[in-house]
Amino acid sequence: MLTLNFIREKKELIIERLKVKNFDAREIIDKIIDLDNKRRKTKQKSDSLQSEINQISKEIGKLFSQGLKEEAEAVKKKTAAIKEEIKKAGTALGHIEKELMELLVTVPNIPNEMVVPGKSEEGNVKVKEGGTIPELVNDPLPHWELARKFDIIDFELGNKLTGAGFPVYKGKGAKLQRALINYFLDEGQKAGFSEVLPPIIVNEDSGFGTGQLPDKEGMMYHVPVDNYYLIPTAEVPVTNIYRDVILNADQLPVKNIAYTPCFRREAGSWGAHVRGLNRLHQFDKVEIVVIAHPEKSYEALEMMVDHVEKLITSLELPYRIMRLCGGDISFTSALTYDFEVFSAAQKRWLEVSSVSNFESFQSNRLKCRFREKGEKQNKLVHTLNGSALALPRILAALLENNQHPDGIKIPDALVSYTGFESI
RNA sequence: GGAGAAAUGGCAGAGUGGUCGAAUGCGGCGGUCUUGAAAACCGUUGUCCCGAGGAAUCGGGACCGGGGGUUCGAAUCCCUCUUUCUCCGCCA
Repeated sequence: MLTLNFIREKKELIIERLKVKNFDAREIIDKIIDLDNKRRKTKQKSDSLQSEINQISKEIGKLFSQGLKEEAEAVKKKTAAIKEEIKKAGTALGHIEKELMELLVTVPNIPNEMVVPGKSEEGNVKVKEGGTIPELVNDPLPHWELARKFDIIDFELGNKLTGAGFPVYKGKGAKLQRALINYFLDEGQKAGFSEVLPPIIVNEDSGFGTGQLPDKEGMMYHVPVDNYYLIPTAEVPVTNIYRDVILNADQLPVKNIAYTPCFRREAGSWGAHVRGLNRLHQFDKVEIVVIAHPEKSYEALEMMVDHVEKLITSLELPYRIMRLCGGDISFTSALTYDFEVFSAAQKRWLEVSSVSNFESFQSNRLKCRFREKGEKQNKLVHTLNGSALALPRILAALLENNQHPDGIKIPDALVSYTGFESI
């Protein structure tokens, strides 16, 4: 959510920049500014009326303490009409604020200058490519067949227990999963991220804070009896740690890392391209979240991208880094880098990480601010997050790319975690 | 799940209808003293919104767990939700 002040001050700039995201903002911005003017006027009115009441109340208090009961009663009579007006102004203000909020949350974050226009993912810009695509044996198997062959992931069993998209990892598959989680967490800690293990079910406020609610309600599993939501990513609980928090400038940047399962309903997105591990309802992910000083957030973004790249490189996977174009970047993001690894049997690039700077778009909702020494005004922090990494597609690529006639080779970096060198 | 108690500023903790945004202590910040530090002493100390101003700042409003109500006036009374504590029950 953009701040009202920013919208008022940089109206034309916002309209111009949002064209990159294929969003026509002019009409809505005008409405917002108009409503905000109304809001201010109404607030002014209600405040001055309230001030009157406060004055009168003090007077009455004095009169009573002097024992002048009758005089006090007389003054009381003046209040009825004012109170009626306050009530009116109050409800009007409430309506205006609600409407204003409803409009505000529909305006996307403005993209960074590096974001190019584009219609879809076709327009994304490749900024880097690394690793080598392996030469595979004849008739390489896609990971879902490898999974069956070596009995390490059981999709059918998951269907029985829950439904499609909830695989059961077995034996070396389960161990490999655990190895990856531990490896990612350990590497994160070495890079200065401090670990949290948050709840994976959150309340409505948290859903709102990171922007899943009210719009993207359909992506999350809902627990109606308690009105809780299963998290679609650790970003939700971890970022919400800092909801309504004022940090000291010297605490920045805050660097957190968290492993959680993630739950996504992914309604209506089924077909051949989402077979096997490519898209799941429940999956594991290690997430990094950074709360940064506004002047240092792009530095932080770079640091995060480097970290993710190092992880993928250490797993010896062929990868490319894409800078998302205006058509593919998310509603909340100012700049996003996607990491894709090449899954050699499917012959496809699979997205395994998305690292974004939200600038103050999220922190404005979260009300996460920081205090600079010597400055009175608290300012909004910048928030960033990224996957480091999402497991299923990494697993898919590892299985497919490392298949050999005699089994699947585990990358060296993982062996001390798995305890075995091949499957 | 049942019974009872409680929720106040960064923390501790007063305040049960009228200058209470809130005593006091601790902490933080600034200063005096000191070669320096500590101690002592003095001062200062939240957040949000509206308005004025170039700014420092000033005026107004709101906030004592959340929401609602009573009243001219609520931290204080009432309703409701949430959370915490104690006792009982149950349980990984």
